[in-house]
Amino acid sequence: MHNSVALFTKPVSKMKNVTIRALAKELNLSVSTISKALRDSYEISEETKQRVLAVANRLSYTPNPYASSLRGKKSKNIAVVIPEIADSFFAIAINGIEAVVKEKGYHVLICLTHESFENEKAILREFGSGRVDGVLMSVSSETTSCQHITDLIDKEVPVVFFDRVLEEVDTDKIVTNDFESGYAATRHLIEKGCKKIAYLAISKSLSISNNRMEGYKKALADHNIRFEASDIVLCTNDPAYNIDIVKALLQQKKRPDGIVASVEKLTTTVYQACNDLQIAIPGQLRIVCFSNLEIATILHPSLTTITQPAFEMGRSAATVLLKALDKKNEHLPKKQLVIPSTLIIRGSSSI
Amino acid sequence: MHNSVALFTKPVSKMKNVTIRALAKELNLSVSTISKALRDSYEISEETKQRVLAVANRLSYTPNPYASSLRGKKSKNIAVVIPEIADSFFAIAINGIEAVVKEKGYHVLICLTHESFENEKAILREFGSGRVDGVLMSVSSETTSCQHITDLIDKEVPVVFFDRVLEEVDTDKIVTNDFESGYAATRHLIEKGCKKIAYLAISKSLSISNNRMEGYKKALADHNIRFEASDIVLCTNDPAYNIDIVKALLQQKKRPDGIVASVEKLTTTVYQACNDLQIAIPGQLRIVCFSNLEIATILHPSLTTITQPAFEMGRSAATVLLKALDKKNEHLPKKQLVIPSTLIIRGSSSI
DNA sequence: TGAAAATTGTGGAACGTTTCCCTAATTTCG
DNA sequence: CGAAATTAGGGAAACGTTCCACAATTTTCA
Repeated sequence: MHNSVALFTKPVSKMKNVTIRALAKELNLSVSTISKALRDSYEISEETKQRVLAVANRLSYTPNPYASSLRGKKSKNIAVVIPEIADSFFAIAINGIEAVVKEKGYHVLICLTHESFENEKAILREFGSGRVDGVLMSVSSETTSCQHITDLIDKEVPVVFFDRVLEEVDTDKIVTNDFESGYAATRHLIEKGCKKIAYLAISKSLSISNNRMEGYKKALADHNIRFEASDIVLCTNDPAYNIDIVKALLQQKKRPDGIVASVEKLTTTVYQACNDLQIAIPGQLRIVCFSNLEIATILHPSLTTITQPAFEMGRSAATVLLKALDKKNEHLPKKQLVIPSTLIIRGSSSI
Repeated sequence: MHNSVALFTKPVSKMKNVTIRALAKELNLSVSTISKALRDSYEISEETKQRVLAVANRLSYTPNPYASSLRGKKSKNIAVVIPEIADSFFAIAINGIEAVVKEKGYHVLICLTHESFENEKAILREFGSGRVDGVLMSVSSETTSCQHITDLIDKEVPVVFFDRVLEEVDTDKIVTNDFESGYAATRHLIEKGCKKIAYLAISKSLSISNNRMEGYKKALADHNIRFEASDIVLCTNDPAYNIDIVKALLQQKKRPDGIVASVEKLTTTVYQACNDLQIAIPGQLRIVCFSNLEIATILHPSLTTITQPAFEMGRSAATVLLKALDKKNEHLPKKQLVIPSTLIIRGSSSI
């Protein structure tokens, strides 16, 4: 069973479960020696290491991840908990995350909350027992409390927020400059002559939505434009409903001449509404949208965007998490990292 | 340690590792009884089950997934191996997959090949040792051989293809009607009066690209239009390069009056090229693109698409995989499921 | 009434690694 | 030269769960 004759009669590909024990028998060494050799321990001679490695390769040994995890309390999995995946920002952020973690041999578990607080809680609860070593997350639009998150952190599972954070949780956060971006978008519209600017929000509680809105308000104030509560429009998860809301907004007697849309998915809504209502962009309405859509350039008119550094945010978040996993012993101070977004001016806001 | 006094002095949230053994001590029952009670075994009385459940809840016990996996050879993880994630088709397909598998308590591991064959091999190799129970995959554009996949299947890890398949592997496949869609797209352009139609491909080997192309060729033949090899343009992964290729195509003396673009990411390229070259769509060039972009409707002109049933394909693939995992004993016959795409006619091809 | 069957539970061996603690042989060095 | 240190490796106990093989009690029913 463990010599070359057996190998000959039984094709390698059909051999189930090449374990450390199998290698040990093959080499006439002890299990612990094999284990140490594979982990490059100083207790094993160079020669033995080579022999072990050779046989391991020949039998295409791959360590059983569950045995390792059970023993070592390390799963080599990290979770990415996000509201949805069909959104450029998150898709690109995942690319950034993946680039970093696969370097270190970690795997990425994707968990979708679909903007539901209940889902989010259920997902995190499951992570209490070691399925993942750490969590990267952007909270759902319904999330206002943080018990479920602090519970997880208490169980020594590090959590790093990116983009949508919960201020009150003391952990690492990677965000973009939402306030400044909201300000920049609004100021840009004002400079282009807008007198009445609407802000499309998607949540009353979300940090990003509120920070962007505060920037918007500040820009109005700084330019002596009176803020009107009715210019803040709360959109939903339902595109069909959103389009009705936006149309209603644009059909008021005194309708806005500028719009700041706080998330990518509102792009279609706004353009569609303008199309339906025959409103000219930017002639009658100027638009800036927070968006990472590559396709912004070929919209008609091309879309002025606040483009978030999605890839870098994902990469940074992953880097910070891996660092936390590394030296878990010494609890380093938590910090917030801000990576700035860029205002890219295109046709929807100017000429 | 195991009575209520201890609980009182030591807050629950700080208690590390609530194991089955801890529950056993707390309840004065054996470990195996607890295990069976939690799994709702018929060998345990209703009353005992209730008691166990109550304590498990109170101590917020969550089973250690690694112990279960090690013992039971089941990880409750499935892998989704895809070329990229910043693509509507894959993003939506993941939604479909997730909807199905989370129902059954499985988790989704996302693995990106970035269209590289080497990456794909490395990823599948790792799965040989049980990290995942099954694999859902769409092969990279470089993949032409299947050894790495059959190796995995030989190790009893079921693999289900979706969208981009390898015909020669005997396993379940979920595809869309690529040939017919290519045919329909091309026929539509012909009916609109196109005389010279170009086909933009992204791989010489990919099943989807070739099947769509065969449909294109057949449509030409059926309508007595001579096929010219120079009308097939092979695009790459590099957008900047692609735009040069497409521009070159459109600057020929005898330039095409129709384009069938075989994948979503070529949309931007084509529109951009037309924009730069001042070519009117659909006046001078009619376009059909294989795409799931929600934003197709607000392009200018709106984009005629072949829209794939991304969500359904993901859902079906996951369903088939879970079925294979269920009754792994009896090897059921492998089949191919075809879910049709839809031609949605919009402004880029008509009027 | 008494043996078989059902009910409800217990003990302990796996699963494959890792690591703490040994041992035996060899080397070092005062 | 002899004690200590170094080198190379082995034994066995975890990690937390599941499940097979029993055991003790109660019920069934011919």
